[in-house]
Amino acid sequence: MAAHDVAYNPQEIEPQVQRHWDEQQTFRASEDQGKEKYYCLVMFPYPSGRLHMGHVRNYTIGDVIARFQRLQGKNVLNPIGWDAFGLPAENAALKNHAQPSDWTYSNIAYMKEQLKSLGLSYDWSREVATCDPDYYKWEQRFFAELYRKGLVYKKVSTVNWCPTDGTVLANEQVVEGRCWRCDTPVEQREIPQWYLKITDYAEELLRDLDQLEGWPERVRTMQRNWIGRSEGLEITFAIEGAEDKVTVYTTRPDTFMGVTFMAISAKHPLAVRACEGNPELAAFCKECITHKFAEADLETMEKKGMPTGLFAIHPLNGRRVPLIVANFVVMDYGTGAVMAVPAHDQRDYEFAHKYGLDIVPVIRPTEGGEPDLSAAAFTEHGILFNSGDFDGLDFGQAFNAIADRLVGMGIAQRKVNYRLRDWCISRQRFWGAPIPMVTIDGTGEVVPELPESMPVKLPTDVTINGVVSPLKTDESWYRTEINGQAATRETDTFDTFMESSWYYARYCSPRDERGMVDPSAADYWLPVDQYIGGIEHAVLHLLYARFFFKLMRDAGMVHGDEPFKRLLCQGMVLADAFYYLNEKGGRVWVSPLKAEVTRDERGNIVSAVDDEGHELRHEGMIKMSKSKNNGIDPEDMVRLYGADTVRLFMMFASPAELTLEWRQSGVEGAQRFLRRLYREVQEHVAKGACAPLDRAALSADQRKLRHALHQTIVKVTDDLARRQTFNTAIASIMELLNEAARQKDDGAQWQAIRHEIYNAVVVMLYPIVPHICFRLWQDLGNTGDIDHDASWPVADPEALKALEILIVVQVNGKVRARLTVEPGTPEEQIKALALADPEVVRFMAGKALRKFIYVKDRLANLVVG
RNA sequence: GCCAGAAUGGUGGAAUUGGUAGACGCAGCGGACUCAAAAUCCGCCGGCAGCGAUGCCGUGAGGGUUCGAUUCCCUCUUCUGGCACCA
Repeated sequence: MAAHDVAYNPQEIEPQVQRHWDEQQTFRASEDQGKEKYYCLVMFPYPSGRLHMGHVRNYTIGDVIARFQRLQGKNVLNPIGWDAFGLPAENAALKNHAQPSDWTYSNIAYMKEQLKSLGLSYDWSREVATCDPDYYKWEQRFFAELYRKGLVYKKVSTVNWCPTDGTVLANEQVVEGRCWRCDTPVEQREIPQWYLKITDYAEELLRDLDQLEGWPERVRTMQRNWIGRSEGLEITFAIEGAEDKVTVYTTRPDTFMGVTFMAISAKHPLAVRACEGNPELAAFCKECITHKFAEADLETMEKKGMPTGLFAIHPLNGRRVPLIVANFVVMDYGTGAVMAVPAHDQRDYEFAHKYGLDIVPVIRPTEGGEPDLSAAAFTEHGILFNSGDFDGLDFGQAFNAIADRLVGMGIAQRKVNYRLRDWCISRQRFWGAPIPMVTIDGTGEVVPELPESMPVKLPTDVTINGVVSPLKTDESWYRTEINGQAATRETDTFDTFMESSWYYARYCSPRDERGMVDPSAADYWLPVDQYIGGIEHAVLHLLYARFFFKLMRDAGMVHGDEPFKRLLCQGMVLADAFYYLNEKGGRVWVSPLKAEVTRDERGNIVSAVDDEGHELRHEGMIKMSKSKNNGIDPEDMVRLYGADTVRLFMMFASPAELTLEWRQSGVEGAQRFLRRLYREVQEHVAKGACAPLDRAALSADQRKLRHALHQTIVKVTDDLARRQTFNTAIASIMELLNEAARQKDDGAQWQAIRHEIYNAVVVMLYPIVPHICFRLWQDLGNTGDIDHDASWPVADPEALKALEILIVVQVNGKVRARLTVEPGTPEEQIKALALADPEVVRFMAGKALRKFIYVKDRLANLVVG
């Protein structure tokens, strides 16, 4: 056979097969009540302009699962769309003097072609873009409905503020506490914003995590901790010489007798009043608000405080408790004040030491003795002392006794608290869905837009100045009327998490004109059977989407409690990063594709040079990013190797949930495997039609090879369906092909077994490398196409029976011998064989057998001594 | 700071329910084929000791449970993700 006939040429195969899929609309899904559905969903991309490897990894995993389920005979929905609103479009519009919408839609068009070149089995007829008014119209209507239900409210809250630009900054736009544009130190500022009452659903969001058995435990744990349910006491203290009160919440009422001070926010009304006539305190309070508004910053900054001169009165022991303004207490969370028990809380302990405040221990260890406060607070539960009537009580008793006493005095109430806060959906930006609320002029009444005036559309011709949203300065846009009354529109837009909280439901009926979802389509497809996306979404997006699903359920649009049955979180994609130092000592990052690497005998990188002769330093494998210039463009890789090779490498190089290290040599290895598979199948086909398999006539070696095939079928099926360990599925197929290739005999039954192997392997690899398998399946003489006419191989129970098995024999836990026996050999016989083994005899060295442990058909351990 | 993960040869990883540590790749080394190269094929490939058979050690560090621990428990180290306005 001529060489060119067996050469694998992905550049020829892939466009042909992709054209076939396009023309046949192979992956178009419809609601077929007679067929079991499978809804496979990947987190839709932000249309940044080009796909990156993270996208490719995400969508390849999704595609493998979708195609696998198709081969299982399921009616598969595999949709895609665009999470098209967001900050980058405004930045790009500013830079390029373009419209955010133009920039976004041209990115979508480009990325769509990139996705198609990867051979992803999407139903393109269901594509949605969240910036399309036909999409966000439903969200606006739904928001108005939630407002009428009382699930929406407006509240003043804190944002990052640049005083120079006079604008609100996203956390991302604050770099080291300063505005990224003008370097001015940021401040916190209070503005009125819209909230969704997610805390009304806190209990259900927490409880329903228990039913999400198909989710990674770590994600459920993170969500549980994020919701952070706690049971405690809300206590009100009187202020010495004043009518005011101060209220705190605590989960440790047992430590109540150890309260020695109270920390309050700089914005607490008592602090604000104390600032009058106290310029030093006023200056401190101002300092407290000049930093970024993010929890990580609040928690890691140096803790500072200053006394207000005010005292609260401890209601049980009469102690004068100083009120101290502290920079780590925020007015937005809880009551804006916390009671401090420095003996039993680490932060309070450090704060008390720093400012010379009293430390009164009131809890001692259960096992007796005094609490050790020499180096740290004693934070464990224990037994009360120094606590008057409550001495000797344990945590539970003390909690109840103190709670009962304070409740009885009318100054406290038991309260279940959540760490979870209501969802602020207001953004002071342009490129988002307008919040459909209006304020009626004169009366000041705030009402939702009428359904018929939705969508409230974004203008398409705007000038982005990078400071203030064009909506806020466009009078013709925000001046409106409602029911004949002049009114002013809300100029803030929705948080983009709003759009991504329900897109999976819209995919069920993406063009429906009657409603947000078509209930019959939603009932057929939902819940999503498999959701795939990055672990970085473990809390926010996945919690908001769960919340939204419950809101839609309560509006009668969908049924069930949870939107995503099974969840897979894939890891990041890393690549080598290289740099050289320029004259000024700055790092110049060089693409790993341009680095000529020299390795030592062991394969370690010893030096690297780029194409301009710079000596490069190797930073290691780090996350692909623009700033480190180590991104690998998927488009380049597909052009060079073909989509199948890229897909195979990604699925093989590491398990889906771990990080993936991009290696050119690994990609070449993947290509090598596909070339070999292609060649082997062509060589097999070239030998002509083969005899039917005669199971009864097989030799022992032939039975062993068939056994290997059928074991591989079982393993690959389990790896893809249950374990989702695609790398081990591929490895076991490689093993099988290695074993088949070792057998050079060309007899009729060998040929028949080979035929069985290639047919099974091509189908099993199809989800991962669909183009080459599409072609090979036809080349193997099958009629029709693999997408419709193939079915997943089923293991032959006869072939699965092993002829012989290996028993490992240990002496005192160390492997000393191996026995080859028939499966099911009785324990007594194994014991006799083991004791007779010369190696075993040697290591027993005359010592007595104390115990014989036998794991059926696997292992025997002789405990001697 | 808080929450959640991860750590195994030169290297990516495998070992599924506590039962042979290193499957399958990559890199490297040796060989075959070739005028040569590419491609392909064959062999070797954790450390230490030994001519060898083989023995001992070895899964980030330290402890524990067990006949047996990469796997379970405790303490610690380093790295990664998230922390509510990046998406």
